[in-house]
Amino acid sequence: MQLDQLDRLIIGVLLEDGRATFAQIGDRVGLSAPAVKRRVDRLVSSGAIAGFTVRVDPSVVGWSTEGYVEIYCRGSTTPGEILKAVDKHPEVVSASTVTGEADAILHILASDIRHFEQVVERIASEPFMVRTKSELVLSPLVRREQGSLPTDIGS
Amino acid sequence: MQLDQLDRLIIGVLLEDGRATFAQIGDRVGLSAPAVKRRVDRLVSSGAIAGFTVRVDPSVVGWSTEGYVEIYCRGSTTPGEILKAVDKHPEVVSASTVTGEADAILHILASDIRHFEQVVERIASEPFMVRTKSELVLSPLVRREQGSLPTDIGS
DNA sequence: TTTGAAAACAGTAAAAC
DNA sequence: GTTTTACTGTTTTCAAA
Repeated sequence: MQLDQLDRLIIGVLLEDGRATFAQIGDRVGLSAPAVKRRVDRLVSSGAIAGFTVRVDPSVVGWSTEGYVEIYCRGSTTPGEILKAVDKHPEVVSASTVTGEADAILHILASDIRHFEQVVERIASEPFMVRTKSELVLSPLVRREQGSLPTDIGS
Repeated sequence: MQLDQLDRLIIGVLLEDGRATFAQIGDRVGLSAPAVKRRVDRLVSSGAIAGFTVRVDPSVVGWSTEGYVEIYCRGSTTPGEILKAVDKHPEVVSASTVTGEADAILHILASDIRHFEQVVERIASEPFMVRTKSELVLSPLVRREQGSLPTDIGS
């Protein structure tokens, strides 16, 4: 889907406050509430907006252990196989294939170190896995997970 | 702040749908709308809920280049110094000090490779920096950034 | 303390243009 | 795209568990 400037402005406002009313958004982007609603509905149904959530500090809610795991796979492994293997674990909050030595990097949230180890072991036991390299998070410094838009439209 | 089971259930619903009405949340957790509102207000003012946002695919909105950057610092570098250096870049969506060889790992969103390189170079030019190691994302496989709660309460 | 019910208020959604 | 209007959700008050 193609976004115009107004769509980008609306998304910018919603990134800051996902519960902003259509009238509040309209005030900031120069549109009436119904016009904003129609655009938001269109952005949601087209998939440009995947959904709405709440921002919660993982540790507050019980995810007190966090880490990044680089995975190294057999040469023949496809991204689809990696996806299938990691997607079944809710503890894997993100996974991407990457350039460099590793084939993919996973971001994992667990309730404690034992839990973290269990998840990594279950992933490491996949047939295509060669080895894993874990880096446990000591202290989270920045956690924005997308706070703004390129060129800072929308702030 | 201490969360009870109802707070956790409410957060679980809001993680799935950050724009759920108080009545909808109430139906799922067994509370009236005003009771839910009071709890959500308390969770927000206590900071347990940091805010509400929209889930957007970064590439849809113009962040088409993504990568992880491991940074290696002088032995005397504090987490505070790293935070100060990376927090000024809106492209850094997360940063954490980690175990292992690297001192910290950054997650960066940029509009293109040139932009990505500029951000890494600006960070690499900090006085305490020894070296950086970048891994560019090829394909994002999983992007949940926190979809559930430990023990899967709230689903 | 925290909850539920009711009422006043504000926002949403579907018409109209 | 805006305006209007009926409807739904929010927010406050107050009484009760």
